[in-house]
Amino acid sequence: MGGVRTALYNYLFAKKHGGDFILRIEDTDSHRFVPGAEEYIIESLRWCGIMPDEGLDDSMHLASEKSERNPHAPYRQSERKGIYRAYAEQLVRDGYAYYAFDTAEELEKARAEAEGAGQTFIYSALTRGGLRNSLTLEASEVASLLESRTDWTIRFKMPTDRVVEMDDIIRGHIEVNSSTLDDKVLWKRADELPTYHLANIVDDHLMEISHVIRGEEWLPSLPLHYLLYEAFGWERPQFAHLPLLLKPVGNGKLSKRDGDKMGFPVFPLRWEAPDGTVSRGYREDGYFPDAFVNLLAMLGWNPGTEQEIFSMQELVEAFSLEKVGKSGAKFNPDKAKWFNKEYLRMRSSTELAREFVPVLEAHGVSAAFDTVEQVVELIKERATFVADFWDIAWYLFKSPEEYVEKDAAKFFKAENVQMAREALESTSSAEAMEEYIRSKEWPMGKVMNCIRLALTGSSSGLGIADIMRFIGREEALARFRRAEERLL
RNA sequence: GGUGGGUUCGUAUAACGGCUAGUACUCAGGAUUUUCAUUCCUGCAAUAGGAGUUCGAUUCUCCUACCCACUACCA
Repeated sequence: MGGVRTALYNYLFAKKHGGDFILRIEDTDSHRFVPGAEEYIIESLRWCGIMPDEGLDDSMHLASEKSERNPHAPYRQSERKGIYRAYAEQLVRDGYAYYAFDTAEELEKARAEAEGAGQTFIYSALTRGGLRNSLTLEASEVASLLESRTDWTIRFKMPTDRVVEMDDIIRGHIEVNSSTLDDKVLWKRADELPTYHLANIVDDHLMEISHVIRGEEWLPSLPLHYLLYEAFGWERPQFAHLPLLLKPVGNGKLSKRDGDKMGFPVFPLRWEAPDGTVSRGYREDGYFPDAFVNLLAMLGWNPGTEQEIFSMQELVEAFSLEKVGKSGAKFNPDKAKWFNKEYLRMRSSTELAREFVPVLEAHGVSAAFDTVEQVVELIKERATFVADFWDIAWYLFKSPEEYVEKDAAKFFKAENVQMAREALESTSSAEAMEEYIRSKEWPMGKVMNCIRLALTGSSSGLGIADIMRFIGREEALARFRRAEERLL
């Protein structure tokens, strides 16, 4: 959800200002490759109607070849592997970065020691003088290590005591002293891949990115990114850091577990992880994509008016980063359902009927399409999801096999049954029956509910007139007789 | 621990430094209805605490508290 919302805000901002929304896959961590994840992202965006202007080819795969539509291809960073090393080494040449030869074990040890002394180890101006890197070793040794080993990295040489002044569209002016920052790894010889920081800056520059709109978790990296743009001498884009999506109860970021625990999806589409665990999706749970997009849009942003229901086009027109909030937004599952309910009502009965037909078939019911349409017309105000339709209206298609005991005891009493039978048998339509009951001055509620119980098996549901119109007088009488046989 | 960010009803949020702090969801009550649902009405409920600036602070400044993120050869 968080990822989709970030994509959505990027998309809305781009469309609002006549820009392009570009899809780029940042897969620079070879250890974290997840099969199917890329396809999942693309399918999710498509379902939501967040179509990238750039990044996909005609078969909806990430574009690898440059074309008129995809001038910055490839869009998968693992495919751009070759371009990053030169940029990293340029920084080394210019004195903004250096080679580091410390092994994972050595760093691990340094961290453990610092922790033992009650401190935190960071690779920085304070510590790099005592570590194995191109700043401390002889040039000749550096040259031979670069040649002989394949586990070195290029680190950013974080300046000391520089106040980095930053401006964020959402958060305003922020200042950080560079002395509190560490020498981040920019490029790894082991897999010849950059880390996020380098790849992001290089690609954003190469792809002519004007605005970086991303999650708040990136805010602490912003000074590094500023310094990188500066080191390259590149014009930097504008930044906007979005508030986090928080779990509905308690504190912290929204996680997969929250959804399972509280019964709502946290993924746009059903997702089966490589380890076999399955997470439900909004699509499979019956949410409409436009409802999902709408509810996501309202999580952290507001239009400044009281309008809550927005089409994608309306969102594009109304969106502005200035109206994005600063504080984390707790996700509210009830409100999510409310959105879907509103969207269900806006759908035409024809459209909903088309979705209802397969549900009916799954229950062994086949009905004429215009009949289904009429049913939908009758029940759409009562439902949140199309999947609710069957529970609401099943008795229009089959007679009840059992009766809710409590309701039967209350309404299917002998004295009511007498009146109900007479009303049913002496009239030919629901309207006439109602008139009949009125003229006899019988208690309407008791008689009607007695009939309803026979027709539906419980004391709640659609109006008797509507039910009878659908099942017909004969079926109504048959159901009533069956109820009498079974209950009296 | 360090750095940064954040804080208005339970939740999402509104309010050029100036109203009785508004709206939606949830919840409760009522009206309508043959039941249920819908619809409509009503209600519950908030500026974290403390200083300061000001004629006036939800809004600006500072302090405190609490929450979150980051602190990896992950993004």
